[in-house]
Amino acid sequence: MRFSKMFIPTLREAPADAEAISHILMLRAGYVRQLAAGLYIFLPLGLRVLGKINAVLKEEMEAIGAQEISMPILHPAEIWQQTGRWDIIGGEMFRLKDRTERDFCLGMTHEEIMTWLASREIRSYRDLPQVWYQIQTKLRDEARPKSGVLRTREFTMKDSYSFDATDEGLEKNYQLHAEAYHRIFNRCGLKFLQVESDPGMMGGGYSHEFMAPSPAGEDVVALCEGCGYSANVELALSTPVPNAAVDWSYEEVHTPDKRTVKEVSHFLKIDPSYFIKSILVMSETGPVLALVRGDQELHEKKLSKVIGAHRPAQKTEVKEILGVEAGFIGPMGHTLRIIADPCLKEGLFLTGANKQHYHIKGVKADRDFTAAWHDIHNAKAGDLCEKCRKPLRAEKVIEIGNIFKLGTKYSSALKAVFLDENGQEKPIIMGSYGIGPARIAASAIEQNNDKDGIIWPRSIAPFDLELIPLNMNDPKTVETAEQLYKDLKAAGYDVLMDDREERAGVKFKDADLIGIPTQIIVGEKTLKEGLVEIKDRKTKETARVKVEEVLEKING
RNA sequence: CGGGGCGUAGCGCAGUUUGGUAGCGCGCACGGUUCGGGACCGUGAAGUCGGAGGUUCAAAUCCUCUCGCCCCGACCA
Repeated sequence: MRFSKMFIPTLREAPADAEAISHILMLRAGYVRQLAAGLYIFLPLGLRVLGKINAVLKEEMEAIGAQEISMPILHPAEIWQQTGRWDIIGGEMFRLKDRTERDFCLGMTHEEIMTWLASREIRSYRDLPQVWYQIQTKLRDEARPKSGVLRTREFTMKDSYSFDATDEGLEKNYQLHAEAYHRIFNRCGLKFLQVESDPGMMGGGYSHEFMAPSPAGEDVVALCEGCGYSANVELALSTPVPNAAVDWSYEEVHTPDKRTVKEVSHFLKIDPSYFIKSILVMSETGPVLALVRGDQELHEKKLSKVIGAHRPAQKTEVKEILGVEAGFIGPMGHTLRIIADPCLKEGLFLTGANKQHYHIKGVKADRDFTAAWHDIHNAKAGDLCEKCRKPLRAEKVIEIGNIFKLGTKYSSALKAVFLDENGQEKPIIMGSYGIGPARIAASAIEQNNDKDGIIWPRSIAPFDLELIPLNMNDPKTVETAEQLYKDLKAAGYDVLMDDREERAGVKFKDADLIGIPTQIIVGEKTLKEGLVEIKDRKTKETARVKVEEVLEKING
């Protein structure tokens, strides 16, 4: 491809409303343009990158026996109503009516439609297993689109679905996908982690996420260097570092107007890790008191798993229910439901006295209060691994893929059943598996860039080589570049030749910004010695080679 | 949905406090000189100041409403 013929609108300055590095660089290097919040146009370079990624996805999916199909993105409401998600999912689903007022939605994922197809076509265990996939547009009315192409309202996803007769079959397809995902992300040049995750709305019981470490990430994972345990902090188990034992007797302490852990801690000169933080929340079945250690934070999602949907109590509710102002609450002497974090089980603590302006020192679990014990604190760096007791590390990550064991949630709802060897009717056992190509591209940029621009991993770069004739007015330069262009293309390389009538500096700057991994520089002076330069975008190392040896050098 | 910020030429911004002829840099067009890390000189085109309403002799500037975009949080197949 000739640069002069390709639409590559590079920008000298970054648009003001871009923050994430990948977002800034994709805009500056002419890969994407924004249409509206969460809606992006992929320009020629950007589309080439997606094409490369999709090619890897297809190869690896075919390699595990998945078959490509294509599903509509406009879905009749009935199917979503049958699985219940029409009502469960809120504003995130785009809904519309056709001219006869029939309800439709735009597909945010395709479990329903895939299962519908299976329900119509699969009859016997002999038809199983099946693995179907597509690379298809999804639409979600995101509450907050952000970070360029990392969180958008319209995006493509490689989604595959496995259909099995047995749990063993599902396990096999799940593992095959996990392995394929490892190959895919490795081939795309990403650093990534596989972590345990929360299945959330997908239902089913078991899932993993694939995460690319990056400061632009929205998720946080907890990692153990010791045993390799890794999980999304939404469900990561951890033990806060135990504090040294103290020898307190049960006594009331006067703490005038000291309400927060910080205030009381400062006032009494006692570390927050000796505090019990009591948080009143309102669940659907009534008020619940949640207890975490003073230096820990309550994790709403973990608590939800125990008590269901809930919200923090208002100040007036605290007063009404506990008879004391927030800030002086303690777990002693209440009859309401108490959920406590296990790190409070051992040792003596300080907590509110249920009396204005007083706290109590020397509170002991099971003696002074009773509670149901559940891990409800937010796992954080420095906590100890639940499995091996080594300190955990926390890392910000971009979710680039996920795999779910769905079980029979969708097949049961949509009556996707088969007859087994004994003529018994059974629901198909399903799994679903997603990867976001645009997130792979953005993650690759997040992980591979420098002050000059993008440094693409070879496998997903828009071109293999950028050929840069510096002076288009020098006939020898042009002649040499044209010959190299022909030869390299004939050898199977994707080559971008910067044939523009631009100064050398402009071409260098644009080449670095665009980030094609290898540059071949044809300069007037070096050419007089029969040489051109081959420059590595990442290391900036330059090798001078004879013109006739370029192909050999590139191949090597 | 809550909190914060920002909408002025294609991009980056100044001008708004204190109302009085709409500016700068980059980019773009043309001419010339340059030509290995975003050249220089000259000339020029380009803006409903996000939109609507109001106050005023006069509004980018003050008031009201509204739309959009970004960030933090909530939410998130």
